[in-house]
Amino acid sequence: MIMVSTKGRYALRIMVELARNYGTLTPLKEIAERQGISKKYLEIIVKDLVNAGFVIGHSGKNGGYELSRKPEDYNVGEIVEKAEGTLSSVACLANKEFDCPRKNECVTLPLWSELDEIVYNFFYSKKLTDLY
Amino acid sequence: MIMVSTKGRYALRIMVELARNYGTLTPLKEIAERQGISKKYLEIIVKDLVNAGFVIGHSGKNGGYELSRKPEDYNVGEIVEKAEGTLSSVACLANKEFDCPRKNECVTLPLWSELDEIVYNFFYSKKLTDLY
DNA sequence: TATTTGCCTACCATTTCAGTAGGTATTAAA
DNA sequence: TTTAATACCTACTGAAATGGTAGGCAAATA
Repeated sequence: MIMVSTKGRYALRIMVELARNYGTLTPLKEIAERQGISKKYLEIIVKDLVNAGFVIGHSGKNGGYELSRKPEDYNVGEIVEKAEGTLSSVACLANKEFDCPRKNECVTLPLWSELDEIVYNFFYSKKLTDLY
Repeated sequence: MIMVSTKGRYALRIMVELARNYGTLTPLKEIAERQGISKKYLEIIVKDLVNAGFVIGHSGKNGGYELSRKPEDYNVGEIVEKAEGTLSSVACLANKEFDCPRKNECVTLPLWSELDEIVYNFFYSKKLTDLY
């Protein structure tokens, strides 16, 4: 029952790299080499981080990425949630607009709700700077 | 980041049905109708439960499935773990024999270990009979 | 102007997910 | 002894997610 894919995991590792280099621009090539991940694949992941407003990219020579906030102002939960799409652990709860017709009789739904809350609180109780 | 698929979810619902009918045999057809799930698909899932020794199947007319233990002796964790294959939430920790070469430098590994423990404890702290 | 960087579109192989289909074996009831 | 209901078995399948590659364009600086 894997829930955190490479997207969420690599996103966090990118963010930690940028946090450590806070104040300077870090090219993706550098992160890719240090983390042993293909640069092409990291491009896909960092795109989400740019769209979310977490990081800012600067093209051109001596360009690279930087955090848009101070490192201590990031929450692990928001990063994982953006990268993964949702923090929910079952399909029934993942998209809020889905209204399961069996929700009133389902004996397991309370279990999933409780799990979701625990997982959510776990991620949102951690700051990016707690990781390093 | 869905982690519990239909296998784990339906497995629990099957087990609750059998727990409620404890002392009698319940044919899969009945469970399928009551739960609104295809019988053919349930066959696949109940097979795992049979292999795990959780339930016993009886062929023939008036046959069906029954729990192999008393309802209160089942743990939610063991059921979900069998049905899903693992309770681990990241690939790095899912199969114990996999030894990640970056484990010593990985800044996120402690996070996944901690999450795994929380999820594990959550599931194993619940009994089947807590669900109904 | 050349080089380095981000950014964009498209493609792809593999695995997992969520089933379906069709049959055989077993057992109890009629 | 037949018939009906049940479990059990193998195989197949379409769709989506996963985990990437490939190739090029745009921007910015040395």
